[in-house]
Amino acid sequence: MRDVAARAGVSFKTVSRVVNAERGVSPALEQRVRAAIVELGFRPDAGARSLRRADRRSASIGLLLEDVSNPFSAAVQRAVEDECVPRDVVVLSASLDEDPARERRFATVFGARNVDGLLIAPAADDQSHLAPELEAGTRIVCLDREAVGLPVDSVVSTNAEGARAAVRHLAAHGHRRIAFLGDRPTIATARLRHAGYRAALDELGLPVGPVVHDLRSPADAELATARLLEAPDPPTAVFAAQNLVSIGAIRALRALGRQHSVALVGFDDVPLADLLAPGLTAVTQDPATIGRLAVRLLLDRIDGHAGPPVVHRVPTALVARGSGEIPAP
Amino acid sequence: MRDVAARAGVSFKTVSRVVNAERGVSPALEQRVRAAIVELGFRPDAGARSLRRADRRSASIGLLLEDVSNPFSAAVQRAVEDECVPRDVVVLSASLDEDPARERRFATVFGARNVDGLLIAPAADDQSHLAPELEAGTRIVCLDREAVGLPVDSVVSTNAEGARAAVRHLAAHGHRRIAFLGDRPTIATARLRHAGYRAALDELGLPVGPVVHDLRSPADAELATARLLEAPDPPTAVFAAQNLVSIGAIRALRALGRQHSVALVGFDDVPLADLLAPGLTAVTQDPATIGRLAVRLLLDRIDGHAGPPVVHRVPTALVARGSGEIPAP
DNA sequence: CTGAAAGCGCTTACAG
DNA sequence: CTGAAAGCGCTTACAG
Repeated sequence: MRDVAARAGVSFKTVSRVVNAERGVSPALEQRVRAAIVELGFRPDAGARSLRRADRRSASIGLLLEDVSNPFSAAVQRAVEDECVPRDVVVLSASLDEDPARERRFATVFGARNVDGLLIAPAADDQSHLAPELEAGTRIVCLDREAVGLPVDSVVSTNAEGARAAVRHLAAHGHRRIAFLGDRPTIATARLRHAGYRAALDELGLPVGPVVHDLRSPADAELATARLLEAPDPPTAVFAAQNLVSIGAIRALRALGRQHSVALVGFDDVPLADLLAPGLTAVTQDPATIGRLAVRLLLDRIDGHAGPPVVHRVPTALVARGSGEIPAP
Repeated sequence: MRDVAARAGVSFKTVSRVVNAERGVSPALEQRVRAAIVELGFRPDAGARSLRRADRRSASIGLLLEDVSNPFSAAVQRAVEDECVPRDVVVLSASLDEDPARERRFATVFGARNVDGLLIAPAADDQSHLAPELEAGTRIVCLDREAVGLPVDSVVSTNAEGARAAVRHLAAHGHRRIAFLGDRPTIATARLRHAGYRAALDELGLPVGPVVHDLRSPADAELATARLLEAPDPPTAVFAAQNLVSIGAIRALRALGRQHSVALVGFDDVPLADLLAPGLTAVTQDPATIGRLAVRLLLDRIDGHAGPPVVHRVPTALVARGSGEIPAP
């Protein structure tokens, strides 16, 4: 900036004015400054600017997702990016892998980078560890799972309602023995989906079918599904409460040649679900809407929007593609 | 830092020493400083540090991908992140959407953020616009597509070789009329895959089958495939030179009921390819290896590694799953 | 409309 | 082993 000023024959404060499009610079000077900027290839230093600004804003946010390489997280990230780009806000991202320690670590790391806000898909059971960040002025919004122990906005899917819809759909096709396959119940969404499953069965007066928790991979789910189907009194329908679980269930049904006789509804979509045979009936979430809503809430908070924390619930949708419409025998 | 120093009753330089683990601080003082840091919840400011450091390093890199929400880019991103986390390097990412203007823009934006390096899956035909960044000391590595007009390292798949393998595979199953479906030939990888297709046909003495370029979406590819198959003298096999094109081709074959009679090999994998019927035979790339290699090259360069630019070629693999083994009629 | 001074939170270079 | 001074590239607050 000093070099540009020297070249243009003005004070470096005038260069600052031009760079920041402050008014009150004569056209002649502005012309000279712009020419010097181009000649010298000058780029203002965003870090130095942030350091000196009264509000200390950095025009950056941190995005903590479960795993940037899974389709749900990736869709969220893209939606977040699309909101940030037009506002000249950059995004730092990281994957938490369900590890609370990583949640704490990246919150600190990004905090040290002076991000204006943090968008978090929580891995920890409790977000109270983020209180210092919040107090330091970093805005926070949680997505996918509600914040616990921290007064911040959250944007989540209607997990329990979606699970209820899945079970009702299977019951409507005559099923009375419906299995539940889910991830670890320590995960809030897994818990809510299980609760929705139980609630629907209660409402319908159906027995609670076989329930398997703690399925953390397609391989786990494949094994569990195969065991259920080969046990005495097997279920006639399966509710797979997570997308990796759905994939494992599909593999097991295929391996046993039962994909056209045992009904299956998944929670959360899988890629190319419509090209499978049968197509996978799924309760789909809307990661793009979740991401967009969450980042808008965050940017509003950064812009000074006050008010008590809110929880936004983004509706799920049941998409029938074949596997969920297989009738009970 | 001043507050911590006051609290610990030392100069703030001593606090700096403790924070940076510089040696030469007496254990007693270090103890007091650490206590003060905890009590005050002090976090060093990464921006201010970077500003003052002699080397101006920020321990951050920028990652410019085609689209963070597509599986290839997402896998690259995850691999990059996994290399950066243990080194305390943060990653800024952005999607280019095949738009050269976005490539220029994000390079500038991230440059202003003072990233130490830029990892780019090029969208532009030519990277010479990045020369100023390079001159300013920002290290650059290109991935997926080779850098053009810029002396930097690149990490790419063996595109032409992979395409040749696909065509040879189809020919080995008796096909003599093999169609090529591809994306815009302005894209280097699309060009190379087409070249590989042509080369294989030449080697085998086979005629050049119907060729369709400029397919930019599954819908485009579906339409093109349907047209080819309904035209007189249709191909008996299809080489889909990109994953979205493969998806469109699969849809068209399904719609016409030809998925078990027309052979198909795709370039780049699609999710759940093995669960389709028939399974999709594909020339798979290795995005995790590409990402890992590229970021390691970049971090090495940032650490001062000199030497002429290198091009790394990561091998593709042909994975037979059914669709490519359908014999010619 | 323009500029000189101070200072953001740190590291550097130097002195004791 | 410890600290006082200078300064990174900017914005702020103020003076003319």
